[in-house]
Amino acid sequence: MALPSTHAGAVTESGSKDIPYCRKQKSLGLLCSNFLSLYDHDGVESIGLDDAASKLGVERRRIYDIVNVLESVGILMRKAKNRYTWKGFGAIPKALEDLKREGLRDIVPAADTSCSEKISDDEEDEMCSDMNSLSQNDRSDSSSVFKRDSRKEKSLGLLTQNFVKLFLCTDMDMISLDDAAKLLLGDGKHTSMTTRTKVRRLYDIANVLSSMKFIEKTHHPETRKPAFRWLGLTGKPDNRTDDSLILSDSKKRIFGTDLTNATTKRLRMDEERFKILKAHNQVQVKHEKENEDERVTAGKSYQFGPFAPANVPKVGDSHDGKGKDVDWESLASSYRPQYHNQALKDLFSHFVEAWKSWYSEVAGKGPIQLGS
DNA sequence: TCCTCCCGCCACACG
DNA sequence: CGTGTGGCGGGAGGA
Repeated sequence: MALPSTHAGAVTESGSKDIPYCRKQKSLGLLCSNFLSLYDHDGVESIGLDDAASKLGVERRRIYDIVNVLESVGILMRKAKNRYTWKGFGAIPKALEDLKREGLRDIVPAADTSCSEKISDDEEDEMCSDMNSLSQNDRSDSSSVFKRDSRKEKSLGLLTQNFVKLFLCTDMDMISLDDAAKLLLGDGKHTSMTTRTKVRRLYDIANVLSSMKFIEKTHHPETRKPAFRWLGLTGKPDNRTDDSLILSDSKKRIFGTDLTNATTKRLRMDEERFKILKAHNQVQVKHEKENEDERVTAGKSYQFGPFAPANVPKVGDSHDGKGKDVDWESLASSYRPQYHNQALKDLFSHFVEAWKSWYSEVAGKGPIQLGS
């Protein structure tokens, strides 16, 4: 035991002695970016964890972290031991839609029918019930009252999904990790330690999601407290002014000033409201008509936002559709070259490609193969 | 100092 | 019992 094992740097090969140690270079976010750029290519459909670990020069443990959150967002799918299937960015819209539907259903008991009885489900989070089949289903747990799935209900993947659901199903558009942790911890039966641990995990998740531009770090107005804002995908196409999922003009969303009604509306989510929300330990469900979109129309109702760099061409190459309501302007304004890292720069051009192919497919409104 | 969050020990889940 | 997974939290880097 003991054995300090001064694993100080001493990386190994690449006989470069410089770069003693830089924490930034080891971040999950960067690793995620590298992972994505490494595997998002034609022909890639199977990913081996060992392969990824060695290629990315990290320990396997870290790969698990990345893979788990990527899977929870639909980009990957576990196929077998040591093996994942690459689903690609095109799978994201569907995955998020499912999450949103799931979240709304889970949080809001019986819509707004009668029965105002709030069904505070026994334990807490216990969704993830893939009613949409998918493959083999677990042994149905009829007596799911005490779902002691132990391990799984604390997984990074589930945490990621719940975290994302907070953005998709709530009318909060800015959440601090601390609040998210408390919210996701379910009923107030948590010590400061459990919260700390949860927050640590959320940091990990946030880093990965940030690297994919699903969320962005900001500061809560007034409080100055760091928080994250969702800017992943836009929501329903025909939604009235209100829609916290839309990222249009999100960049210029500043507090203190009386902007438009829409903006003000979003900001009403103040501490007071949040306090109440926490007090009831019940998330305010986003008040949208919830038209129950039965049709899949997966990608159609979503569009990638922040992935594109400022000067990206109109995607559809020569296609140049006319009815596309892509908010390129906001995308352009939301993009900012904050990366001084060559790898990330590379990654961006890479994203654009993947994105373009995906989008053209959706825009073409042609045969969108979904599911398998 | 406080905020971030990487590292890797070691428990748990199979086969 | 060996191997693949991946919770978990100490404690070091960063602002």
